[in-house]
Amino acid sequence: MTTSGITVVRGEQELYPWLAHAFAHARTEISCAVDQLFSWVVTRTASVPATRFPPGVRVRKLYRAGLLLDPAFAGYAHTMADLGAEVRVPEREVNETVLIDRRVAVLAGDTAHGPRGYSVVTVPEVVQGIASLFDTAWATAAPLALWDADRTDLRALAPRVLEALAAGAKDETAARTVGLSVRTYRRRVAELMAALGAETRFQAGVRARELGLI
Amino acid sequence: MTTSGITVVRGEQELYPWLAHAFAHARTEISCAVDQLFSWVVTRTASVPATRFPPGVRVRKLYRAGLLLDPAFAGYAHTMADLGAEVRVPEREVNETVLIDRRVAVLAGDTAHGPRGYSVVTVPEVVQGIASLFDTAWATAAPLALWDADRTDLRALAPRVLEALAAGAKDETAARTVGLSVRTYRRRVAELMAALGAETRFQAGVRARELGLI
DNA sequence: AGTCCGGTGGCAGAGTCCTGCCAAAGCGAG
DNA sequence: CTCGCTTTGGCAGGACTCTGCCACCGGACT
Repeated sequence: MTTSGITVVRGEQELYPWLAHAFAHARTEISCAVDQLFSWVVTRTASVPATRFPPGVRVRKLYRAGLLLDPAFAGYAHTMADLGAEVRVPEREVNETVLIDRRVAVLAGDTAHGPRGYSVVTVPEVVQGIASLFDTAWATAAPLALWDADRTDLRALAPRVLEALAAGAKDETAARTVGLSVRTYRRRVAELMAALGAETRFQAGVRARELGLI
Repeated sequence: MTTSGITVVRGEQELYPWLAHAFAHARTEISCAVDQLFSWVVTRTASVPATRFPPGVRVRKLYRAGLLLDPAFAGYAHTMADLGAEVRVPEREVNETVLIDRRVAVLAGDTAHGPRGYSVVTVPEVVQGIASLFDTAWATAAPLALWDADRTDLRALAPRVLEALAAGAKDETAARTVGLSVRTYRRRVAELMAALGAETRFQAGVRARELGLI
């Protein structure tokens, strides 16, 4: 791995140790956008510090809404908040991104072809551009506390609703098994779709699956 | 890895070299059930022999219908057939399975928690039971040639239909972009759902995603 | 020519899903 | 208890999806 320019890393084996080191030595800022459950699972060991983040370092986390429907991830998000991180939830989905001290940026590629590619960028202009994009996403995102204030019930029901949906059940029977009226069940589904940023149920299925909620 | 009993292997790194070796030394039979695009991508290097399978070895492949909607995979399936493998398509989805010489069975676990677990079984009774289950699945499955005889058009359209669905488009607009009438577009979606074994569009979304078609 | 046949597209009716509206029920504050 | 707020569930109407039916078209075969 070089120390300037752009380096592409394939797969996580190489990236994560390096990331852990970078996290540990950050001086002013760590900003992350997390988009998929998978990357969190892999990252957690590297990115959960034992103690609070040092006061000089601003830690910002952007967690895609759908992810917080996973109870375990929601717990993780709150742990991060407790440790001193600012956690926000963007409206739209965001590309997986890591920013450190406004000097290094890591962008994740798609997972379509083999191991995921990660571009590590140290070119100042590019990093600045990425940082600015991150900032706008950050600005329009809602603080965690605000976001999940009125979604506690949804989070409680989401797993069962998702299960029913994934089973291919009709609303009628699904509502009965979940123990809701059809009207309320559909309300939950609508909220779920909103949280997943989906406009059709097909899309919701795709999103739910790619977030690992099913 | 032991030579008898049941061994659980986590992740593919350890399994695939071993599998390749086992494939190369099979004496009478290699039977595989493939359920997910992912495992194929990882396996292909190990399991595509340069030449035809040796005549004494019966090679049976059970490929989940949805997988064949992926053009690359369909090509792979035909390559296998050309090399002398019997390829069939089951009605229902099957658990990822490998059987070698009726003496060793490999069963894949779920991918939910971290790296996928693979159980390598050499207990004769268990292997026999697994083999018998495989045989029934095999018996009810349709030969590849028969299956995709009348599905060539679907395979050609599937990517674009899936794309439209994933974009959250309504049938009206989706049909127009794909260049079909609404009626025919819905026919395609219905066929797609049948191929994916889905009863609702949500389910189809989940399946399509987990097969890596989106 | 005629006939058959697979695919297409329109139409209709049924089934399913979505959502605004409103009354009823729960629930905490005053 | 009463008020106000939130959630629930029923209802209705509309939007969307699904599918059977049938007419139409183009190609193959006799």
